Amino acid sequence: MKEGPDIAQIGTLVGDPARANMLTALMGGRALTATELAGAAGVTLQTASSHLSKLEAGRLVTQRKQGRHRYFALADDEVGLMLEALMGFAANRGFLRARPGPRDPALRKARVCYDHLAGDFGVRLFDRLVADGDIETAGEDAVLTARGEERMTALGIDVARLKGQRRPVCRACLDWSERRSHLAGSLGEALLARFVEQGWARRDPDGRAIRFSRSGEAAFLAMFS
Amino acid sequence: MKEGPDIAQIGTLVGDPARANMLTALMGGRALTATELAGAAGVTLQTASSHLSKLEAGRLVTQRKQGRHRYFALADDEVGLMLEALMGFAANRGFLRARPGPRDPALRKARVCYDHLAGDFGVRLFDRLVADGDIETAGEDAVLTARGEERMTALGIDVARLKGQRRPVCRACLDWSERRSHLAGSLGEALLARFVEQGWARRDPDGRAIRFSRSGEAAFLAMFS
DNA sequence: CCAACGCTTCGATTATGATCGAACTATGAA
DNA sequence: TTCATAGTTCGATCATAATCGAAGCGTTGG
Repeated sequence: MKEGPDIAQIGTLVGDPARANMLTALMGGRALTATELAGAAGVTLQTASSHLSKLEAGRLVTQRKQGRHRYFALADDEVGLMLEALMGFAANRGFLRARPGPRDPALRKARVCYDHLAGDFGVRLFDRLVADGDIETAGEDAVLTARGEERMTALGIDVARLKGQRRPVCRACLDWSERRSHLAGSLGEALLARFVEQGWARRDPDGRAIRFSRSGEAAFLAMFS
Repeated sequence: MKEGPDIAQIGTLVGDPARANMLTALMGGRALTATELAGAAGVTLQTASSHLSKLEAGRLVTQRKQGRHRYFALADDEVGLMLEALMGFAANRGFLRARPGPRDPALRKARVCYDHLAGDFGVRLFDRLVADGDIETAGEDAVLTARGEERMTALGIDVARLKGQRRPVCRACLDWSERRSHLAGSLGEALLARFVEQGWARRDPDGRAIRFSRSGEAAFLAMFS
């Protein structure tokens, strides 16, 4: 009867506090068990299970069985981008969950956005790559140039492998704290993994923050700032 | 207790079908009265009034009194961008309100996104301006180059006036039907207004579609395609 | 001033869905 | 086998909020 896509269904899915908490927790990029998600949402296991089946029916999350655990994760990076966009809008309007806590500055500095680097550092990285002509942007799509391919290879990233995957290599993702783009896509994921692998940074065991070591931060800034 | 922005509140606001319908109707760019919005949402006036006050409290819409009417409109283009992003996600996932009707192709070809041109034509326009170096994009932000400023002036647009406004001149907006960017911001608005003014196109009186005249379409395509 | 109109507010009803206890299934360990 | 853990399903309860009738308020037009 009405024209256009149905945004109400997604709104409903995201609109419940328990589900929103779960989705936010899953933005940490790790696959979590139902029990962990119940804890994150502050509800019992039964309730969480009910929410998870709704999220799964709406194809916002997927589950993967492993032994007697079921690990849940965001269905794909589209979901991550959408959530980050919503967070950006919310943050911008002052819809904050509570007053910004002590962890907040760390989050704004560097955090994981589903599977790639976000926050101040994420934006710096993106800006630098664009400025150096390593990637070219056209709206939300972005492509890795020949020059960028060289640079990534020099950093120890297997570009050919990334290209073989179904998901796009480069993607611009709107950063909610910086209100500018940072790098998503399989390259975004690979870069973050590389930083961790090199010992530049490690992921906060619970939460989305990324902690750079002293030397790692210096190396990162020297290279991308 | 939890970190980050609260996406649940926005989800709740968008998640009610009646409110979603109203917001979609307001994406048409026109300010609508409470009665019109009630009709669009398929609810009574009282119910609509209740929804509108919630939307207003959430700063998604603003009202403006005029005589004994109250005109409602989206609060600003941030809201429009957010809604378009949600629609893109929804459309992409097959969350359609019904099976695409006969109006759908017209919408995909050219429609209004709050106040600027979207759909195939909107994306063509954007791509062309980028390709010609009239605007430069960096993520969601975009700037009008000196070259672009000349071109816009030649088209009869008062660029100085646009720059004087508070809202950004150029902005990339993710198009839900094309899944690429089109041009938002005050320039996007001004361009659409200019097309209408020149008689190239006119806005569907009810609905979001934009109908190009035969000659208008030819002129548009010659210039931007 | 009165009547019509546009809209909001109030109040009552109703429907939806979030929640959790309890029972059930499945996997793994002893 | 038995027990423990992880999770789902069922059912009942409960709270929220969507809905609309009726009344109230402000504006316009006669």
